[in-house]
Amino acid sequence: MELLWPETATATATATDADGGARRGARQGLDLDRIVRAAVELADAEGLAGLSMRKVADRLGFTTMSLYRHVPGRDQLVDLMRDAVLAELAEPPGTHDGGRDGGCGEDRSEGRGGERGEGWRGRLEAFARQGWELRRRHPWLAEARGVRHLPGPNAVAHYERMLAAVAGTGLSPSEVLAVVNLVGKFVDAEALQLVEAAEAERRSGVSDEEWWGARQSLFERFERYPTITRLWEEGGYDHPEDSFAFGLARLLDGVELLVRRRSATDARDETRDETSVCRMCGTPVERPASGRPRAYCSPACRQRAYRERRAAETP
Amino acid sequence: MELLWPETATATATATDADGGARRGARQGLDLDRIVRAAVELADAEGLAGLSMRKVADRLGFTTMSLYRHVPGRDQLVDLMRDAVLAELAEPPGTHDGGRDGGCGEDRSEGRGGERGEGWRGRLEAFARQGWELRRRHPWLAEARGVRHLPGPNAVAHYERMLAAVAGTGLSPSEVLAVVNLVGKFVDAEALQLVEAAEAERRSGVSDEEWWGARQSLFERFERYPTITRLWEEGGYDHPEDSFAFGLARLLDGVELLVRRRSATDARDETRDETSVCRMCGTPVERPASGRPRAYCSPACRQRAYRERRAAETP
DNA sequence: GATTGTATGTTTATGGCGTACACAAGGTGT
DNA sequence: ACACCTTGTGTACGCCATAAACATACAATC
Repeated sequence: MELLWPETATATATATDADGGARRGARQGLDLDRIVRAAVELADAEGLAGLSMRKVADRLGFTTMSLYRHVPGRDQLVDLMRDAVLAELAEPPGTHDGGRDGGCGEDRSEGRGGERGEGWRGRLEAFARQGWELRRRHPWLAEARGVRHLPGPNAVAHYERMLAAVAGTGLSPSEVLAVVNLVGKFVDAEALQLVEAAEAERRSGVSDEEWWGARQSLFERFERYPTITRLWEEGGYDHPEDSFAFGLARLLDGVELLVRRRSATDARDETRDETSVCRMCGTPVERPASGRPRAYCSPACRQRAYRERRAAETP
Repeated sequence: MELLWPETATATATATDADGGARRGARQGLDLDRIVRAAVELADAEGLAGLSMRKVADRLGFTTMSLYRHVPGRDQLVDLMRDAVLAELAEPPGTHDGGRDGGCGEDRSEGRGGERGEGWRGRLEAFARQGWELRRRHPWLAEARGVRHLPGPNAVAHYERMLAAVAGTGLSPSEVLAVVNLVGKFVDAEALQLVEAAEAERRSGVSDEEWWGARQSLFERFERYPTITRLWEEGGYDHPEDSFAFGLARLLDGVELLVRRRSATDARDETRDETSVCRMCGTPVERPASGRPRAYCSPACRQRAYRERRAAETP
């Protein structure tokens, strides 16, 4: 706890406190940072199951118990590892000014639709892909997930950024939270599937194709199942969809539909986002070369939006 | 492997073979079924992490090693447990005739949209909820998931049923697989979150509220994050959405949009499903008391569908 | 300079886990 | 009656996390 949040409160006292209070007398070989780094390397290579205090200590050339002078236990070490790694996606490209005021003040321009940049969907998708990339670098992150793990500063910062991305959609607070949690859980689930395959492969030394190939006899029993058989024969397993991209697209489509339904219900001012999909039905609509961007994909949808608006006004 | 698929091929030889080939000479106290049942009970109570060969053996009044006469190892035991438990959702209510021809022959009436019963969405949702209920009864199922675990007969049967539910939507084979995998993964992820909370609570003896309450000081640092703070103050955390219901709705919405887009593109005959949502935009539409059910929620959407159809015909 | 305190690293020990191996016992085939 | 084969047992090994006592080295203090 105190390790994750090392008392950044009083910014003035840090310089004196850190020097005067900490350095007493020590051989100074080990270090929390070194331990965490070594543990991350080890987990990257062998997965979270392959992470043991012994191995971390060995890798550093110390005894097992020496680690316990710097870290309370394995669980807390994993907590620290997670937050250390989560720092990689802190303020990655830009759109933020100084990092001081993370959310960029939605609560000021929040006329229930204040949007900017590429729209909430683009941002949320970017965050999801970012998280996905991170989990490809550090697969054990997916295994280390779970409630009750207290979030570190970097985790909270990322959470804040994701929330800010969908906070301007007009969804209710609880819905905003649900959306962010949903996307986060999806990324984790997808990563978990990947890491489990990799883990199994590493542990058994057999590639996925070989393993399933060796169980060919199992597939022969599937002839009793007509749908599986048909999908197999039609090549559904030969050219599978990209699981992550497919799932994320469906997920965001579903969220977008909710957003659109909400705004169709309680919307008044139509100065909403500038996404390039029809506000009514979600099909993509190309921007005209010049002039005001089209809001609907067709007059039909414009008409339908008008009807719904009028219906909402006079209940 | 042979334990999961006990050679059901030659149905005639089972009676003689089972008696003549197997029973040789034994004290006959233990039994694979008893072991699996005891293990399931134990895992239900203590989670998969609390499942050990010793405890299973103790519960049965045998020594640890006696189990290894019937089961190769812990992992295979878990495989057996999963399939044993998955039997609970085998052919639950009906809609199947004899189980012989599982999918009910979509491939015959599959004029690329042959639908029946309550529609694919209702069926898929029912399966998801069924899986969710199962995981509430046996939380360790979520922990035991993972690739490379070879599926048992019950798992395959359930998989077949889910595939059959979405096979008639006109999606491509790979898309059908992706949809089913996506929904399955969602259920698992949701269950995993639940079981992790329960596990943490059981292990530490502290309820979730207490635990987070004890870390109130952590929340005080969140004031630097404007969006989190605002959502907190607006009560988003006080009345959270039902995570499973919310996520499932978004997911199915997203899938439904894909289905609708596909059928809007390559459809010719409009004898499609009888779901009660607008074919164009997905908003619910109530059935009229008498007469032909309405296909669109408004003339606007009907018009839009017509335009798209015509556009697709003359490229 | 000697003393004391403390941060740090080591040693040893405990209890749990999965499971390999050798052995004991009892029923079944010949 | 004999051998065999199935089943259950006892012991042992190596791994894991970590508690407790011990050893060391430096800083501050007397």
